[in-house]
Amino acid sequence: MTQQSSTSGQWPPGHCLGLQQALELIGGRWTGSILLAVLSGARRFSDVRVAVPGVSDRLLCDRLRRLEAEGLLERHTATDPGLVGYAPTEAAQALVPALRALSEWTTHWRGGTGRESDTGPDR
Amino acid sequence: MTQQSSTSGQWPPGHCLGLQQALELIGGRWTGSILLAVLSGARRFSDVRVAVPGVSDRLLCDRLRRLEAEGLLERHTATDPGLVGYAPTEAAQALVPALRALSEWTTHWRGGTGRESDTGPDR
DNA sequence: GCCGGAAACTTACGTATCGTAAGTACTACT
DNA sequence: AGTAGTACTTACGATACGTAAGTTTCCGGC
Repeated sequence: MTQQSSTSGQWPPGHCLGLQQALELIGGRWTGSILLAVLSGARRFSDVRVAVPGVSDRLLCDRLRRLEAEGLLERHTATDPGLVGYAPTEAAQALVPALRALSEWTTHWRGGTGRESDTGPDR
Repeated sequence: MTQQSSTSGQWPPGHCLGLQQALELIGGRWTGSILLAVLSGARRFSDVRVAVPGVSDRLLCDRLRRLEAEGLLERHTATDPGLVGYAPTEAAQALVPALRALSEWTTHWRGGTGRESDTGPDR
């Protein structure tokens, strides 16, 4: 009754779409963590693989390609093949505050400390 | 070479896990938008369905259940069956700044205006 | 000058998740 | 009694993901 749904919107509907688009970019499994790894200094394929425990070669390759295609990463092929470097673009660096806000939310409202020794070594 | 990764890595590895956990919660398709819809005032199943264009009944039901199970939403069954209400918990409200940061990033670095009348019904 | 190992992928295949469409239980209105 | 609306549930094909193995190019050892 009283149908108070119209009282709702502090946010214009456009922002809902913005969130959706952002989550379709970094919301894929591992994508956010991979991006964060590169933003934190990982420059090579193998560096990222170590920085993001649990990710497989297949997905890592897939995600790096997608992030590059979306303009969040740049791929540099050195003169020496077999050594490829990744670097975050300006757009990726602008995401840092949002990513930090997300991880801090987890620290406060979920695991507590945000440690990895959560429940078990599975998954 | 010279592994200059320490230059910008202020983040402890624990934060990477925090981001990963947050994204596994709200990173599923539609999940973030659904949560935002409830945070913006949508209280009923049908309200959320309207607020999140493109989502289907099946996924919406699934996501609402998961968000409830994770302690981000509360489900109230009214005396009148057929009328169910959802409300965000404290933890969900604490996510608002992070969600806003994400949508504002999209506005600045992607679509530009963040409008929905972008190109068409593709995707 | 051939072999093994490392880096950065790529391919193959089975499982899990998602999208689309239809169906169900309950109530209100006519 | 019949129709419409709300809140789901079920079924099934399509897409995404996990796991493991293979490929290519280089480098160092023998």
